[in-house]
Amino acid sequence: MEKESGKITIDQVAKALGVSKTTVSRAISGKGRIGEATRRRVLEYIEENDYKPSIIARGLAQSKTFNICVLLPENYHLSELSFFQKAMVGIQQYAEQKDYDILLCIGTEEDNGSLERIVRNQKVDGVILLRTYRKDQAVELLQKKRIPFVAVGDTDYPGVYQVNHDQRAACRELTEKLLSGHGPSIVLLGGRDSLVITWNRLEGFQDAYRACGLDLPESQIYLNLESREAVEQAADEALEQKCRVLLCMDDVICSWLLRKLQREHLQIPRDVRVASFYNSWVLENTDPAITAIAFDARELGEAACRKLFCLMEQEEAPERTLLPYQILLREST
Amino acid sequence: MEKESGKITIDQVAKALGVSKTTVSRAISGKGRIGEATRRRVLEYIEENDYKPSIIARGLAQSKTFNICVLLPENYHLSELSFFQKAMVGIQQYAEQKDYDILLCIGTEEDNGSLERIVRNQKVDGVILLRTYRKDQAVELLQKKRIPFVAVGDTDYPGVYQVNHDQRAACRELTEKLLSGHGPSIVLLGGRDSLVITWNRLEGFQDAYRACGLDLPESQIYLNLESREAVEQAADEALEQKCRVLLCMDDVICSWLLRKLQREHLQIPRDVRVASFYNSWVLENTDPAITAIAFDARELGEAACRKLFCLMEQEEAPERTLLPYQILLREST
DNA sequence: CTGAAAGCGCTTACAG
DNA sequence: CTGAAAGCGCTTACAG
Repeated sequence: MEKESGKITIDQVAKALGVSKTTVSRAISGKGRIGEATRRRVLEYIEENDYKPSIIARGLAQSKTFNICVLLPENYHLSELSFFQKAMVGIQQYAEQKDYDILLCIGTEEDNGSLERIVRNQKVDGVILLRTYRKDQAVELLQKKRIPFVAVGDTDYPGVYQVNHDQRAACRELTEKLLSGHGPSIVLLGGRDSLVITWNRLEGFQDAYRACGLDLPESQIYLNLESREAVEQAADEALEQKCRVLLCMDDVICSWLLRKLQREHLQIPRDVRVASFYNSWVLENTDPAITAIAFDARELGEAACRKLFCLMEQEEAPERTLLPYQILLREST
Repeated sequence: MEKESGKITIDQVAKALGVSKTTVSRAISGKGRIGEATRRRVLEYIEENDYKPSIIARGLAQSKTFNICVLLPENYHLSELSFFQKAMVGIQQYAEQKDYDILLCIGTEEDNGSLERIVRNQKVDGVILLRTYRKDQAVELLQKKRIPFVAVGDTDYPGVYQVNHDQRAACRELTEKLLSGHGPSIVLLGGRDSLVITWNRLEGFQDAYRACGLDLPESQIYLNLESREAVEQAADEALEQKCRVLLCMDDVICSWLLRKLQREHLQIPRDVRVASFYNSWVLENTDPAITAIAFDARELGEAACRKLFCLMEQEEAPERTLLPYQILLREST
C-alpha cells in the first residue's frame, strides 16, 4: 500500500496517461493551450497519485530558485529578537502563497560571509534585510551583484527599496505629547548609533523640539547605551539635571531603567515619567503600564516581502514605504 | 570592467579552456582522475573569472537539494526564542561548512502546513525540529515520508534521532541540592505539559525526591503556568503552604514570580529561595543573582546538525545524544 | 588522463 | 489542441 515517498516524476505521469510531458506540464502550470478534457484527466491523475513536481527542476528550467533569503542579525537585543521573529512570520506567510521558501542567513555588521556564499551559490532570487546599518556591507554587496532586495529599516544608500515604520514621525509625535504635558526637559536614552533606526528616532525627537520652538541641549541626549551600567549612569545624570521625563529608545533600555528607578524608590509617574518604544513582551507586565509606541512587525515583514516580489517580477513599486504606528498613552506619563 | 553578475557557466569555462565540461567538473569536485596540470589550469581560470557552479544544477544532477529545513515553533516564550535563535546559529554554522543552507519553516503544534509544503516540494534533504510535542505531527509526517530528521528535545516516538540537554538529570541534580540545603518543601512551577521538556524536568524533580527517600505531595507541583496570573496564584498557594523554595521551569515564569515576590516585599533568599532554568537574558540582571541551570544552545544546534548529516550521509549515529548542563549556584538559594 | 553522451526533472519555443 | 526536441547547468557511468 505504501508508495515510495513521492518519487514519481512528470515522465511517469505522462506515460501512465499516454500523453507527453509537455501536456502534463501545461495542465499543471495553466500556460499554453490545452483541451479541457485532457487537463482534467491529468489533474485528476496527479491528485490521486499524489504527484508534486520538483520545484528544484522547475527552477532550473526557469532560472529561478523559488527561494528568498532573509538576513537575520546575529547580535540583537532581546526586544529586537521577537520583533524579527514576527517579521519573519509575516515574510514567510506571504512567500508561501507564492510557493517560495525562506533561506535563513545570519550575519553581523562586519561579517556577511553567509550572505555572500548564498549569493555566489545562486540559491535565492531576492533578499530581505531585517536591519540596516549606516554603512551597510550587505547593501553594497547586493547592489553590486544586482540582486533584488528590500531593506526593513531606513538607509541613506540611494536606490534601495525599503519598508519601514515611520520611526521619525512616531518619535516626534510622542515627544510632542510629552513636551506639551510635562515641559521641555525630556531626556532621550538611545541605542547604538551605527543603526539607522537610532538616527531616525533621534531626528524625530529633535523635530519635536524644533516644532515647539524649544531649545534642545546636548545634555538631554544619550546614545549608545548598550549595557545596564550605561543606562544607569545616564539616568543618574538625567536626574541630577532635574529631568523628570525619560524617553527610552527601546524596551530593553527601558527595563533597565525601571529597575534602577525602583531601587532608588522613585515612583512612576509621580516622581518620574517614562515612555518607550516597541511595546514588546519585556514591558508587558509592568506596573504602572508604560507609555509606548507600538509597531506591527508581522505586517512589516509582509509588506517587505510583497515589495520584494514586485521587484522580482519586474513590477513597479514605490522605493519607500512607511507604515503607520500606534502611540499607546498609559499611566507612566 | 563590470562583469555580468556571475552568470558564467561550466560550458563557457570548458570552451574557454578548450577542454570538456567533464574535465572542469572533475577539477572542481576532485572526483575522478585528472592530470595535475589540467586541474591547476582549470582551477586557476575559475578563480580568476570568478566562476561558481550553480548549486541548484548540481543538486538536480545528484538528487540533492543542499538544504536542510529547520522547523521553528511559532508560539514560544521569550526565553525560548533566544534559545532557538542560538541553536539556529549553531545549526547554520555547521551546515555552512557542508555548503548547505537552512530553509526556515514556522509551525505550531497543530499546524505544520509549511513543513508539509516544503517536504512535498522536495526542497530539503533533512529536517531539524527545534521542539517536540508529546503527540507530534511533524515527527509523524517525517517518519511516514522517510525524511531524515533530528529532534532537539526528547520524544517518546520510537526510532527518532534526537539531541538534547539532559533535562531530567539537570533538574534532579538541582533539586537534590535544594533538598539537602533547605528541606523537602520545594514547589515546582512548570510550563505547558504538552511539551516533552516539561515532563523531563518533572521527572527529574520526582527522581530527586525518590532518591532522597522523601514524599512528594501533589500540591507541590504546578504545571501549565502560561500566564502571569497563573504564576501568581501558584505562588500564593505555595506560600500559604509554607513552602519557602520555588523552582521555576523557565525564566519567564521566574521573572513573573520575582515581580510578585517583590510586590509582597519578600526578600530573596532570606524569606524565599528561588531557582530557575535557562539562565537567559530575562534573568541576567536580577538582584540577587538567581541560581539556574545553563544550557549551551549553540552547541545543541551544532550537535543536532552534525547528527543530521550523519543520517543523510548514511553514516552511523547514536539515536540519542545527551549534552551536559551546568548548574550555577548563586545567591538566591 | 580525457571526452561524448545520457541523465537529473522540469519548461518552452517551434512545428504540426 | 498536442508532441518531439532542445535547453536549464550540472554529474557520472562508459569508452577510449
